[in-house]
Amino acid sequence: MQKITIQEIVRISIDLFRKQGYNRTSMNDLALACGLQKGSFYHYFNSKEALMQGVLNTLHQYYKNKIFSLAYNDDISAKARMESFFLKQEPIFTQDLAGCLFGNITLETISVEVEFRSVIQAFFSDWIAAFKHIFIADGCTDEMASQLAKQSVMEIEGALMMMRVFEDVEILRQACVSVLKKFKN
Amino acid sequence: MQKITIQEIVRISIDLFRKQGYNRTSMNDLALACGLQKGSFYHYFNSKEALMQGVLNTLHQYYKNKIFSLAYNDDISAKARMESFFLKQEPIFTQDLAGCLFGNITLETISVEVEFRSVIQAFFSDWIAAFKHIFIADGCTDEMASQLAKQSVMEIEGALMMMRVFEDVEILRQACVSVLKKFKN
Amino acid sequence: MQKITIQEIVRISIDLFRKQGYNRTSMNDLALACGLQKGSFYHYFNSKEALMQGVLNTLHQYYKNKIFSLAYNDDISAKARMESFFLKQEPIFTQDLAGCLFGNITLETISVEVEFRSVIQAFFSDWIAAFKHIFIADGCTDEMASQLAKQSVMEIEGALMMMRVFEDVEILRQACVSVLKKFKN
Amino acid sequence: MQKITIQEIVRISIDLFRKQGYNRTSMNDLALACGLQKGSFYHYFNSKEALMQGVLNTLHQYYKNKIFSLAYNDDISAKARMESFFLKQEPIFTQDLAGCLFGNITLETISVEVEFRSVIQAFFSDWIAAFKHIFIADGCTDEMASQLAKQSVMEIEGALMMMRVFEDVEILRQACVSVLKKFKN
DNA sequence: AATGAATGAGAGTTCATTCAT
DNA sequence: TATGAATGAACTCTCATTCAT
Repeated sequence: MQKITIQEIVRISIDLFRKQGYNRTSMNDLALACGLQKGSFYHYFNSKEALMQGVLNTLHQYYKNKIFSLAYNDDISAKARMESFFLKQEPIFTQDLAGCLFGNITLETISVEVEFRSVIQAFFSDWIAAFKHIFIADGCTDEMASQLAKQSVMEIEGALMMMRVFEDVEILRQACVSVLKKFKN
Repeated sequence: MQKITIQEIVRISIDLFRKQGYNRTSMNDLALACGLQKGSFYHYFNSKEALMQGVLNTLHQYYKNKIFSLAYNDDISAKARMESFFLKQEPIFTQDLAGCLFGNITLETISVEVEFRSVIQAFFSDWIAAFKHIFIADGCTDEMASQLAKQSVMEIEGALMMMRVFEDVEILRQACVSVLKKFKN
Repeated sequence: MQKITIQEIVRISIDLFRKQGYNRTSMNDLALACGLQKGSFYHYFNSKEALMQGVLNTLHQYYKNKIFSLAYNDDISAKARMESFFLKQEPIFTQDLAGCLFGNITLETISVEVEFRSVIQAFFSDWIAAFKHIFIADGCTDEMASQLAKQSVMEIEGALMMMRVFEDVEILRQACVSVLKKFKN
Repeated sequence: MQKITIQEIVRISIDLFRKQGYNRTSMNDLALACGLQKGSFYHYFNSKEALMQGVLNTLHQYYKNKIFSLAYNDDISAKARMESFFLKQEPIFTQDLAGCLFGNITLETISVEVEFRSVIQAFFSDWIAAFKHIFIADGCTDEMASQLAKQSVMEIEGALMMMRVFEDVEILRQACVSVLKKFKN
């Protein structure tokens, strides 16, 4: 009798929040997109904030397990890891030209919806840590790797913004190329 | 009997929209911050969208006149121009740790509030053009300058995001340093 | 497989309704307090109104059998009967400082939830009748006994209200003392 | 352009809350009874709780100024004062057979809506103090007057309950008569 | 008998906007 | 121009109830 699973709800919510933002997306929007009535939606998440927390946590876990983890595959070269990383990441970020949910939600909410800050920080810390690990594998010093990792994340997030502004996925791809140029080997 | 000028309203609205985002900021918030009643506010702007258009246009003009223009001061070196650019920009972006209104509004609204897209594109195009002009002055080819300009804007916008995530203005400063390293002279 | 008996549900419901009132107490509150899910609750009572009817009837019967009946124990003196009455009544009314369910529900619902009126009337009629019987046993005329009985019930209900207002069970006790002073013997 | 005054809103709210109780009366009910839309109602009171606070405070003041004050008119006899008190009070309490708002709201909310407790306590304290003053004027000791005052309030509140249960205003009148019998002169 | 999912109505509240004064 | 009142839609969320499993 269950019309939908929690996982599907989360996936649909990711899509909507990513495209429309947190405040523009109403519980009704979300419910209808899930084929549910507004009221039924509260069976799964008992507040909009709780839903968003669920969404952010789920997405964070997904990145850790499926994407950031690629950085720690010491079987292949540093650069190859970064390439596999980008390969995995690209379709997610370019879909609907909606970019990165974490990035979007950060700029929309971080000064005002304090509840999400810790997940957001954790997400970006893990992302930077993953990149740092790759750069160390490429032979960088700890200090240097740290800096390059942060720079790379920023370039990608900046590129995602420009990608959305100019509706051109090529911008993201070039940013990835640019990051790959930072490698020695 | 006029309590406030349009310019002041715009300035106050910039602050609020930058911190709280477009959808979280209500007309009431804005009116009160301007010392007006909700009703009076509509004498100055007859819709929220119109206000936002005004805000974005005004800010765009301000940047063109006061900041992007620094790029075209051919009296000083390319690098010095970039430094003066950053000097002017920093206090604006770091205030309240709220970053760049255009960046914030982009990630919040661009997929859904189409009306703002053209100003946003114009703003970023002009920014990139200004940077490109500087890099050409530094001796880059047109192609190279174009690429470096885009990269620099992206790095700065990415840095602003990280600055807000980790509540650390140093992140922005380092990004500026990093951009300055791109100069040959 | 039955998790709970109807009697237990009724007892728990009495507690909740007495403390929180009819409208503030949701079916969910009741179900959870009974260790059931909302859905399961409807196996025992198929509407909130039906539950309340059950609760009021059960409580009415309980009073008739266990408390009002004390008035008809012609083996002991009138005053002694009244004392035994109060002794039985006090712990019920003072528990959680929540007073008398019938009194509470009366003032909350009687003008608007007509369905409960007849049980409420029956309850108070029986209470007054019991007191009247005691006062007749004390030697009062029928008329006089009637009046004293009504007065006594009113004083007690009034005292329960003040007890709740000032959070002081002593108020109820004094009202009982005051009623006992009405006895000749 | 104003459709209604705050005073009228309060008066209408008193009526509705008294008859239907706090939780059964929706903001929509109240707005419509005032000839307003739900949304417009928030122009006058910005929450249901705030409205209720306003209602209770206004009513408390009204009683202090118009009714309790009668107790302090030392020009006439104590008993005459009590009679004038009852005369003023009766039409209020018997209207719609809805009794005393403070009494009703007490039994419905006091264990659960803590916000109203202090006004409720103040109201009943003032009422008792007024009665006490009358009984002292009748020649009672302080102690005795105190007790009689409390008893009288309880009897009246108890009588109001029975009045509503049996839909008979005569019950209130008899309670008043009974209170008047407590006077020596 | 128990459950968890679904529902639709309605709760309290906020919002952008309009308009008479 | 300024205001305060009014509006209706939309928002988040709760509720009593139903029903397939």
